This record gives sequence, structure tokens and C-alpha cells, in this order.
Amino acid sequence: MGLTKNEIFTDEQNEIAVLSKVIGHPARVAILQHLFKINSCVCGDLVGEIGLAQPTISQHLKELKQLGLIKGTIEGTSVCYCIDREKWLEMKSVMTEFLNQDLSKGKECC
Amino acid sequence: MGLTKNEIFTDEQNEIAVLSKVIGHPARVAILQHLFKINSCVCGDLVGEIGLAQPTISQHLKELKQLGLIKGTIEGTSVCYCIDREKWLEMKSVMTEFLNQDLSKGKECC
DNA sequence: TATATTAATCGTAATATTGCAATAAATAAA
DNA sequence: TTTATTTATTGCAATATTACGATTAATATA
Repeated sequence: MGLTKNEIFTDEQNEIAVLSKVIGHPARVAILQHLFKINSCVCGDLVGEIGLAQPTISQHLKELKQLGLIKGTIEGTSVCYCIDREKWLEMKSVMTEFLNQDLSKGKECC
Repeated sequence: MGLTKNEIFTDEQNEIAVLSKVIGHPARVAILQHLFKINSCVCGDLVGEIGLAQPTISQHLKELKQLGLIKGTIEGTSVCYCIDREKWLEMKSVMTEFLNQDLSKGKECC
């Protein structure tokens, strides 16, 4: 075990879970917030910004890249990262739909 | 290691991460969606709904309860669960703010 | 009281995640 | 070409997560 049984869930449930999981670490939240704050590409100063070792940051960047939330461009010896706007909007749409489920007309019982 | 360094991040970053992490498993997504669909309390049939063993469901329910997203009421030998609306709206607010970060005026560079 | 029903807890195995030191790879600059 | 700079990869240790069988706890019912 220790292995999530993705096959018994819908594609939508798995997508919501995968997207949320990548946001489920403060370092990745911090990286994304920094990219938004700069509102441009970030070349190289992410290790300085976040207080984690360079291989650790590199690993978090890899996960964000794999999901498509950020993209990187090689710029000389360094790499510039920025938000992938299209993917971000897609995630926003999926998550917003999930979060907006109607609470208003349920029967109170607990 | 294997231990997230929460202390180097802001409270906001940690909150976003903790909230996202609990959504980051399809079984918990499915449980929440079912509670929304029923739009009332669910007493006992969650193990039948989701295809996981009873101890596994119980564990996922515990995590959702610990975060405050659901609450349970003992009803005879069974337990009724429902969404905690206040906490849900709080999560929605935190997540929406994060997801709504402005993409419009950045410089394209990647 | 004895038995059934339901959910929580315990214990454990398998896998995943986090973090970093060491190293490699790739390019820029001297 | 050598050296510096920057990022990725490898390897590993520590911890967390997922899943479930077995058991326990609690209440309802016969």
C-alpha cells in the first residue's frame, strides 16, 4: 500500500487532487507567490528568496514545471521562470468550480 | 528530513498549503463532493460510495475533521457527517485570493 | 444479557515526500 | 583552455502518507 488508488476515482476528482497536491507545500506556494509578485520572469534568485537549499528548490520547481504551472527559459547560465498563464487559468477554473459548490440549500442537521 | 520546514514560511503560505494538502487526495475530494451532492448529512454509506476499506475512509474523514472542513454527529450506532459551512467558506476565501492573483500586467518573457 | 451493527483505533507494510550533500552538466568569462 | 557560475541530477536519510486486516468501543436490538 502507500499507493493512492486513482483508478477508482473520476478524472475530475483526480485532477482536483493532483492540482491541490502541488499547491500543498509552502515552498511551492512561496515560489508561485514570488513569481506573481515579480510579475515577470525570475532568473536565479529563488534560492535566495526561499530559505531552502538549491537542490530542494530545484526539485520543487521541477514539480511545478511537470504540472505545467510554470515554465523555464534558459538564459545564459541561469534559467528564468514564470507562471504559465494558460495553465494557471485552467487550474483556477477547476478549483473555483469545486470550491463554489452550493452550500445554500442543504438541510441543517449536524 | 522528510519534514517540511514550516517555520521559514509565512502563516498564509502554510495555511494555503495545509488546506490544499487535505484536498490533495481523490478520496477526500470524493467524500466532499458526495456531502455536497447529498446536501445534507451522510450517515454511514460513505464506505459504500467510495471504493475503499472502512478504516481507510475513517482515516480520511479524520483528516477532514481535523482541518474542520466536516463535522460529525453521533446518531445511534452510526455517525452523520456534513460540510462545516463556515470553514468551507473560509477555505474558499483563502484559496480564491491565492488563485486570483493578477496575471494581466506582467511582462511576457518566457 | 448476548448479539449485531457501526465507526474508530492499532499495527503494519508499501510507497511517497522532503531535504540536502555531493556531483554532474552546461554555459560564460577570463 | 581553464575557471567560475548556475542549475539539474543522484543518492540517501528521515519522515509522512496511504491502505487495510484485526481489534476495540459504543450503542441498538433481540
